[in-house]
Amino acid sequence: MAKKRTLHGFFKPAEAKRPKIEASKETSLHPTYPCPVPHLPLAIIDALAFAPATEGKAIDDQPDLDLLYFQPHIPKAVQKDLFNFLRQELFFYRVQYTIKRGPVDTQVYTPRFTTVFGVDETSCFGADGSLLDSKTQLPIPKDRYQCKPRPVPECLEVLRNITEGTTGETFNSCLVNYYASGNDSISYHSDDEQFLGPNPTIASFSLGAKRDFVLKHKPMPPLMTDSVKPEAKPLKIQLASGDMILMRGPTQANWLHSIPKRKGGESEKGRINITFRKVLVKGGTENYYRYNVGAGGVFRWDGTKQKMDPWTSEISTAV
DNA sequence: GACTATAATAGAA
DNA sequence: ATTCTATTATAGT
Repeated sequence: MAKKRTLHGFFKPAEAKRPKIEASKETSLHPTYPCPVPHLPLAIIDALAFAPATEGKAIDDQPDLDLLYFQPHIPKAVQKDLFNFLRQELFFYRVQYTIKRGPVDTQVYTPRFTTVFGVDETSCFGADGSLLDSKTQLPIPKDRYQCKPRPVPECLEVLRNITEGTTGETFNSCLVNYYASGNDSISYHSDDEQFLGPNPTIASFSLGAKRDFVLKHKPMPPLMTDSVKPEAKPLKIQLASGDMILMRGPTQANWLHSIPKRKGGESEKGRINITFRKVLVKGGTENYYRYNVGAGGVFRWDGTKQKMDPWTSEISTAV
């Protein structure tokens, strides 16, 4: 029955209801996944055909800096649905490890949720999901990896293909971070590992809450005089849902970046970050799986509690 | 502008 | 690629 229009309701424009997203019955499955990952709903795939939503804008007006900023890249119409889908359907880890702080070993609880997919250029996944040597296309030696590389699930594969299209680059690796609140962060670092090669291109998507992304030049050698030294000012970019920032060229070799802890406002809500990279050698695969999957338990989003919760397969299979 | 509370930043371990 | 502490910046009154 049609809803009665009150006088007030007549003048107020009808609420633009977002059509309900029809879940796909298809899933990505793999022995290394703790659970199946549903395929991206068709409505989301259709809307993603309009990506990039804007042209990338170059940010290269500082020494050794080469960014391309899509503000946004993901069309507005699907930002929320894509965020909700990925938070709901992906599985995450809260990796623990130890570092030496001065003389003492301290236990670190990575201040964000992480997960990783993909494998370096030396290997690839066959049609049956098994690992093959990239050159020979034959099964890899059993001892090539200590970790268990996971194929990129279809839902992220869609994004990867779009990203390759808009950047002209190729990627074989996908890292996903979930910052549950302003208390989650990543401190200053560069993605300058050897296993990415000398001038790696990294595509980084933001979904959900706005967070500050800050960059600063690495300390310069005190050789040149101030008069010759080009100045590099710290840079702060407020990343919003759907934004994509492409970092390329000399950026990683010369700049540090971080997502600092923040209080109040939107930072208290969840944010997903998805990065695509090209990992060249086996060592990179081992590194990423160690620091983004680790050995601990699985976390999944609990829509009722509105938080990430420890998860075991019994939870979903319990009668 | 001063005073206070809270947030952001920088340095050390 | 973290956390603690000290210092500095910012916002509110």
